[in-house]
Amino acid sequence: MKVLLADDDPQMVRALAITLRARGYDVSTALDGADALARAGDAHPDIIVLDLGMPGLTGIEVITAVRGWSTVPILVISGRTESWDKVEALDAGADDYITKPFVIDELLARVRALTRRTTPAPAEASVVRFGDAEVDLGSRLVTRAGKPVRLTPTEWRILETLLRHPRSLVTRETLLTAVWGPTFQTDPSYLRLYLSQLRKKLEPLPAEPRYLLTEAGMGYRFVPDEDG
Amino acid sequence: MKVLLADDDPQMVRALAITLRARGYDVSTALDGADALARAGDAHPDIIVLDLGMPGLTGIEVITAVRGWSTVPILVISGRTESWDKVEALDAGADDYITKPFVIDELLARVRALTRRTTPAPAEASVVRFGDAEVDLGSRLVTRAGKPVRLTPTEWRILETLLRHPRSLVTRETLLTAVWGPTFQTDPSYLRLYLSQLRKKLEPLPAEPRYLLTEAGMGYRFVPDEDG
DNA sequence: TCGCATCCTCACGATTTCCTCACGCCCCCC
DNA sequence: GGGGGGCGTGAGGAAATCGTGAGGATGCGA
Repeated sequence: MKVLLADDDPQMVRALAITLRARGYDVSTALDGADALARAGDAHPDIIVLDLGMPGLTGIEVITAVRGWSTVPILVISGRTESWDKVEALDAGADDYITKPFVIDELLARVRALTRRTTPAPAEASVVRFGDAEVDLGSRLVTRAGKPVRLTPTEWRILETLLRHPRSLVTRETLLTAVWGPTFQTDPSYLRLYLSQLRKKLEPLPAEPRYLLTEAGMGYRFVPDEDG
Repeated sequence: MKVLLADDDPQMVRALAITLRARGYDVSTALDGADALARAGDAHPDIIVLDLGMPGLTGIEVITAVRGWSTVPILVISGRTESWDKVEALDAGADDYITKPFVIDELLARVRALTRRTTPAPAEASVVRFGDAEVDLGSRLVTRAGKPVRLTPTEWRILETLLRHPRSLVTRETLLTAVWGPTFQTDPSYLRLYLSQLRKKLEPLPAEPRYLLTEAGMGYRFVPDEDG
């Protein structure tokens, strides 16, 4: 479980990071708003713990920007106790708001509550099969003809994004945003590379894709078996 | 949006119910734990606002019981401010915890935050059918007699523009702007080309268009089936 | 420090798409 | 019947996009 910790107080960051790591969380940190936004894009946290009072971008701006492309839970920490501040942050897209000073146990409980909701119970056994490949979106396990297939993190993100929108066209921009966050700037030519890799690993005939199709000029599309 | 309001203080219930109803919520109420549990089962609320200090079943027991069969968001209201109480409720399955006294605006903002997350904007399922063709404007999927039809980006943009304005005339200028932006300069003669392609791919008799009609000298018009 | 996996750039041939050109058709008006 | 404007459609080259191999850059653990 990855936590992005964004706070401009180094002491606070250190204390929280130690506590969270002791609980088994994978913690990355940001010390200002712009940094937080960048890391939210490339670190793919499962939850963001965000201090509103950071230099640079305001907390509200960070929330709005992240909400533009992600639904990751955001827990706001703030010294401001006015209800107006809470309303503003929550309506901007934050999921919870806790005021300083706070008890660490409460913060941890709220983090658990938020992450519990977004990590669906194993009930959602979302397994996608196509050809002789089998992809478990829950456990992130990929097999082909029963044998495990190794995917790199980037390959996985692209495959996951496509598989979660079956039959639907996924634009290049959507894929790039899903993998590199809203701040991709370079030429998206390397998307082709990863699709090529995925086909090589999963398509029966990589040269003639049946499932991971290209829509020239637009993007890609995953077409399940039953759709001919 | 249905709210189940569970609190043993009639005055509080009345005040909250009035406020929530004024905001357009459909409010049902319960005055003790057993009642809350029963209504949670049969009223299918979109969110439960639960006071911990009710007679009968404890709030924790209500939460645990509800979580046995439902993932409906639960917002806890409590007079207890100890972090231990919060941790207990949150870990039992509550999604948020707010202490009395609270500002009503904050409560409303938290209700919005919780319901927002569980009602993801339904993927605009706007499907247009005509003849044996079917166009899904959301997923950009076009099929004919069940088989997928490949459209080029330009073809798609023109088709989409026409389909989003059924029955109304779409001028050449509108189409050109939709596809090439406001800075088209060359002769718009190639519009004919793309309409020709679209008819070939989608019209039963491309030579005698029934759905993608030409308005000589002006533009084009999409006429759905039921309009003769 | 080394080896390894991953990410990304670059380059080139293959494929797809875009757009021009040309020609024939239909309709309307003279 | 003739002429003209607008339209539909086939052919084909230019341009953009795509697939893929080779290899450098980077980060990380041994």
